[in-house]
Amino acid sequence: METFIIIDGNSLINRAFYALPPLNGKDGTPTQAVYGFMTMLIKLLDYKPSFMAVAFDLKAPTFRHKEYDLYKANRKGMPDELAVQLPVLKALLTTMGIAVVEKEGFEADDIIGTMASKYLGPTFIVTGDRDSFQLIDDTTKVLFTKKGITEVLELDRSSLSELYSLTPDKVTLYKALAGDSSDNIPGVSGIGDKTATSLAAKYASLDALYADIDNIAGKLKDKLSLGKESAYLSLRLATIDREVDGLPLAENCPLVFPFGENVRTMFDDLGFKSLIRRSELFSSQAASVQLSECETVTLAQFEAVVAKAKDKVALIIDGTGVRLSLDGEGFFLPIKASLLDEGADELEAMEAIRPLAQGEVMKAVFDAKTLKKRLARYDVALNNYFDVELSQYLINSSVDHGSITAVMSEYGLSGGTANGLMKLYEIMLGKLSEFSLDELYYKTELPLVEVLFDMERTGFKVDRAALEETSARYGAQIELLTKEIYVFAGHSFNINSPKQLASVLFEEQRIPYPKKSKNYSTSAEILEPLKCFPIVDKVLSYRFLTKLRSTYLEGLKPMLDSDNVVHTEFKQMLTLTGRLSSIEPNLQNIPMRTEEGRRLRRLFVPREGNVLISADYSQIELRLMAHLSGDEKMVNTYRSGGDIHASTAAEINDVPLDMVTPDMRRAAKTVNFGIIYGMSDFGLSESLGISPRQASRYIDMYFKRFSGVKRYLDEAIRFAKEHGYVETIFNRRRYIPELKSSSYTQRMFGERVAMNSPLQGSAADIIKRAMVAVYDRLRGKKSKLILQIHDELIIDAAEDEADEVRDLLVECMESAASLIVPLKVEVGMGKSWYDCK
DNA sequence: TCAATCACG
DNA sequence: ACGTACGTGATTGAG
Repeated sequence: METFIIIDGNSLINRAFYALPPLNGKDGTPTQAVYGFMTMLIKLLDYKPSFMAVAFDLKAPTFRHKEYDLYKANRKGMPDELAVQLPVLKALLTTMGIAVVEKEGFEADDIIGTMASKYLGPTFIVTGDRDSFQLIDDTTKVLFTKKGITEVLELDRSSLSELYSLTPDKVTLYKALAGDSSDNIPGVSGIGDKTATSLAAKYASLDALYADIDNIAGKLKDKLSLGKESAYLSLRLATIDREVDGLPLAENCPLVFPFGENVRTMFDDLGFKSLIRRSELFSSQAASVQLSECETVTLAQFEAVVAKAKDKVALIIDGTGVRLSLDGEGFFLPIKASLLDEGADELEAMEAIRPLAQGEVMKAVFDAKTLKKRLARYDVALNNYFDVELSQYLINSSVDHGSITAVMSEYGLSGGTANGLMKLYEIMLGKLSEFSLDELYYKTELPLVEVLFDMERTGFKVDRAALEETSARYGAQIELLTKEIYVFAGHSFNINSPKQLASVLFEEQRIPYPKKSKNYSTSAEILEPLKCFPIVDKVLSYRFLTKLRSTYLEGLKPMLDSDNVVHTEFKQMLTLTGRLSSIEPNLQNIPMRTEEGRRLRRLFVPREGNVLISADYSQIELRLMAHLSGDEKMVNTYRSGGDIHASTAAEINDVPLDMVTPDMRRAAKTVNFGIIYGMSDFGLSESLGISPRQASRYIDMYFKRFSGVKRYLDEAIRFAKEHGYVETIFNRRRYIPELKSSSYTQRMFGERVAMNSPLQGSAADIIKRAMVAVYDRLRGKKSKLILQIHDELIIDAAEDEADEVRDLLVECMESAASLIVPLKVEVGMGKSWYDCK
């Protein structure tokens, strides 16, 4: 007989929603409930159903007002994140060809009751609602969802009586008496599970029970008499209607499986990667990559394969060996880890690769910079490559691109390494042009791989002796401070522990905590105003010195190579905005803002006979704001070489330019930062130390005077809300799913991101273009680009090239983009980084 | 592993 | 009524 499965849609989507952590689809809408529902549904396919339907509640609205319905829905406990997923689920089911059944005025239960009763073959009801137990009969079973979404309990007559001591026809009687708080069925007050079960066993119906009421003993009789009305109400509520008119027959709800290509597409949009990977679910085989065809080869065979490569290959080298995809075929050359292993020696393998790596054949690779480093150990270069990971980062910086498998699943593919990588390469070519990212990729990001590789390899020279000396000096000072702090405290403790420090300062020493009693913070922001307490002053000095010593002196020491050079690693595919990041060590946060800290830059020196040249963009993000917004005042200021902070001060204080005081200019500078960050009155008030009210007045005045800026920022948010992303002047995208969040805080964050990312990202695009240009111009010279700090480039320049290199550096940076305002670069040279001012 | 803190643009 | 400026990384203590 053919099996029919009918699902309680509301019950299941609820379960799924609460069982899973939040997930989001491509456009940011929450999807975890739909995902959980699908996982469940796919599990049900094990029952090999011929017919399937999903029933939903559709109650008649009590009031006409929409607000009231929403209020009701919320009170019922359906959060917005879940509510928005209901239509998504229904649309998906429809696409899958699964019947969605609903009828105004009826609950899913009634639809299920009717359809299950009418279908005479084997039937499974899937729900988390116990009411459904009354529908169990010889052909109908309930699949009761337990905790989570994966476990179901299969209930038929016998297991129902075993577990609940009930027969299906007594379920309503039981509920009439015991009630069900989760379903708002009151039952009879004072009667619980035990009593209800025994009464349900004894009586055929509620009528029979009340007919026999006089034969029931004392207290129970009173309870039953008192609760009679409630019992009958409960009975009505618990009884499922099996006579709903106008519903489809199960036979008219055939399940078509496997699913079609359009279902795969919908899964893709919803971000259901793990489901897309399950190729057995889909009828089309087109998207699965043949990867079984990977032949393990000997060194000699591998060399023969390499010799055949003409047009393009995909190349992967990892710890286990070398993988190659060529003309749809996969080859694997194992590299032996020990002398006993099978396979080639690593050196031999690299030699075998050399002609391919250095030759004209296009190599699709994954993370080219890492591969270049690996090859470089054997003095093998890599030319003519396409970095699949890098292209995926440009297409969407916020999804996982850390492995070939991760990227493959992003495109609904599963399977093999080298052949899979080749497939991805072809996909990426299309995607780059689809997103207009060809120029950014081919002219900037891809060439930058080589630039960064060279910068990392070159490194930054450190004055080791001075480092040791400074560290020792700091050590002595720290020791002294530690002792003094212990004396003030009256005992020793771990000053580095915020917890211990807070207890010493705010409890033992009774230093008044300046904020409304929350968790104690010992941040500089809090401690700074308390410097009049000597112990606090000492603690601040201690913090400052230990920070510098442990991070920039002791932390740096073990990273020096035998020539006292540090080789930072630049992460090119990490940030959401397009900036680089620098790690191990981070050379992008060497102290600058305080003179004491800045002196550490004396430790960073040029190589023998060289000089350092540093050039930084002046206010590049504000200039980009002028460019992108076209704001008349801003553009004029930059075109005429004016002082933007002073002119901002004049505007927001409504005074002539020559009446602007240094304080006014300082405040205006902060306001300008605020503009770049997507300011809030709160944020501005915090950083200016004024009231949010006053800050809000500044902001209003700013937007009044710089109305072009206001217009632009509003438009950025509008665009982001419409398209789900923002982009830079070179089309780099950042998706902003936070804009669709149900959380106000998250949405506001999304808006700030929409305002900030085009600025920060465009600045990143521009300096990257400058780096590629500079690297190009330095070819054949001794001078080397060694560091980028977001808006600054540092070159370790040969003395005899210094002036020429300085000029070309400035020229490359200033011409890296043509904006409607000039790009200005400030440059300095010196015998240490500190001296480049 | 996470939070707190603080270094940079 | 609530939580709030953008993007990063390293060190430390505590679970």
